[in-house]
Amino acid sequence: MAKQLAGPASLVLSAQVVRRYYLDGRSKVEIAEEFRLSRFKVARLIESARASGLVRIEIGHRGLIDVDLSARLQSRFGLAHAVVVDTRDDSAETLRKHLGQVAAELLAEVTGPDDVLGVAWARSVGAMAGALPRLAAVPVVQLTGAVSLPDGDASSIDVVRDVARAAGGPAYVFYAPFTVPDAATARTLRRQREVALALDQLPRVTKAVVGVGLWAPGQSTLHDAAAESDRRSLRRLGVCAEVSGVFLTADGEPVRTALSERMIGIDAEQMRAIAEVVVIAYGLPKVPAARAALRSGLVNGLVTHTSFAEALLASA
Amino acid sequence: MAKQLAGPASLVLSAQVVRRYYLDGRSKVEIAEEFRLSRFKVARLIESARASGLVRIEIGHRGLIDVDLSARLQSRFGLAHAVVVDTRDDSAETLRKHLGQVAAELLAEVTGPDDVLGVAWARSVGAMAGALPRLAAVPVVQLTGAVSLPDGDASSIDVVRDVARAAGGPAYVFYAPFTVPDAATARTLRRQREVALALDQLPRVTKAVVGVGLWAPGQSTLHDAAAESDRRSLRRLGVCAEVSGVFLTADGEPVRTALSERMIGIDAEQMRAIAEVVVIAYGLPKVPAARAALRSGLVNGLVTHTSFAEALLASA
DNA sequence: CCACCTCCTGCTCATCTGAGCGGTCTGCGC
DNA sequence: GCGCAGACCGCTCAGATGAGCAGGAGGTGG
Repeated sequence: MAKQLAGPASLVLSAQVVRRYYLDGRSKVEIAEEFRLSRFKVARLIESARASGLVRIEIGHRGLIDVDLSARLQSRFGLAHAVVVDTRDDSAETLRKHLGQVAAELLAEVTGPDDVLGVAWARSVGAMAGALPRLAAVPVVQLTGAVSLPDGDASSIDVVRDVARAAGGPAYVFYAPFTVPDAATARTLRRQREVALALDQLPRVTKAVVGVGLWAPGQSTLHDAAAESDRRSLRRLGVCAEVSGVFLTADGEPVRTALSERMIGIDAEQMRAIAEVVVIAYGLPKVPAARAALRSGLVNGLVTHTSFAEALLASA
Repeated sequence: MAKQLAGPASLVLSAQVVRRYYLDGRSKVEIAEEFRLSRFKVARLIESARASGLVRIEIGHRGLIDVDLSARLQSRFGLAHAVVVDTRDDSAETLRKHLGQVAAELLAEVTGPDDVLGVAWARSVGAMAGALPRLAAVPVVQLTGAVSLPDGDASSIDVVRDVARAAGGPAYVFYAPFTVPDAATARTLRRQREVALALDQLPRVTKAVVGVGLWAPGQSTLHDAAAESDRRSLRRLGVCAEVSGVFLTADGEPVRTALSERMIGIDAEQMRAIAEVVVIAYGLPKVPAARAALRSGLVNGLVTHTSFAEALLASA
């Protein structure tokens, strides 16, 4: 502050001191000796240089990841992991590919030999599966049934298989739809050998990767696949978000619905029991859904893109 | 280094730690507690973040002065003062005006009540004189005679008067040309009352502001005003620069010339005795002259512009 | 399976650093 | 001339920090 008005000579002296301190890594005592100042004077010069903006410290991003935004997001929401991909908002497909790539790196990094991975059905998770490098040899568990996609994308099973192949551990996979027409069918299916084997593994799962959908047209494959009556009834219940088949209000409260009875997959309690759940989120409309997911406490990891992260921070 | 390859999670952790440390000003111990790390781990994280370029520290310039370049110049040449004006290279006139402004600020800052100022004849010094704010009440001494300018600019005497007016102390000024046709006339002039009074003050001068010229056409008013025979003979003697009438080789060695005998003004020994001599330099062709001046040890202050400073640093 | 190597971790101790305190200098009003 | 307020300066001391070292985990080749 004062430095600003103190004339060119002291300005330059400040710059010199600050350069020695920050750029050359000298101690304040050394600098004091070099410039014949007391170390206190040096300290005050550096202090006022920082206060006046003479020194600017930036946390940079080299490459795909906006580390500073990631860090702020992680702090702000108390997450175990947050990774923001610094990509221009191009097509959903490119976005998904980039997020998948980064999520794959993240998963590879945090997966240890004692983990059990859970994998949900989601296109974003599929994008991740394709990009996975070799993992530790861990079991991989399918968390939900599959929703048949209009564009015939990789099915849930293939996602889990891809992840299991990268890991080299046992794969608990099953061939079943995510939703069925009635609760009785769902109960029957759940007792089916492959399904039961996978669902029995859920309590052992330590890390999971899931997608998130907004309960609105075009923002959730589950929503789009649901009957109009279900769509309406859930909307009336205040459902805002859907995380791997778990329905949440805008505040992040899990909602038990009639539809839940007719679904094959993980429920809120089981998800809460998983130590680390990473959600891959993209597309600005889904911001409220992601916020709900983060508030719910069910997920504590997030992989997303720049504008999404900024919107999340701004809205909180 | 390692952080670059260590995956998104540790990258983000680094960013978070670094943010807390540099931006939030927390101690490493606090950060260690917050993230459940040892303080050593925190230290290493910060260290590697700096090494890998995750944190960038820049010394900024707010306003006219490029403080970092100034600091580097000052260090590099061991100067008492160096101020680089961050201005695009526009006309010599604009440049002169900006440098004069900054030099005025510098002089105002470094002038104390016990100083005696010396003022040389130069257009750049004239530009400074016009911009001077109020100074301490100190004596002001004219260092050299005047060269009549083709464009009839402010004369040397007016420069000294302007400075003296800003100071409010006594002005030791004289009306005499810088060069005369023969040595005898010079000797006579030097004994003249006003001239002698001013020259007698020279040993008392503690701070001086001078210009610098390159001994080449159009790069020194003294050169341009000299007879062709003088121009040639000085060139043959290896004269590269002219600082307030003191001639220097490219290495900064003072050169005693026949022309010196016919000049009214300060000589090399007297200039060396002045504690702080600030030279105002601009115009890229003059870079070798400025380098000679700085090497000579006669001057230990510099006010110049960005490209000039960069050229000086590059050439050294 | 073991020996070896390298990387990573956290310790000690000497040094550095920050917060707060009192002394001094300076400008200003009376 | 005198007294005061505010800025500036350098001290002390407790706590923070860095350099170097030893122990241990994990990977590799014999």
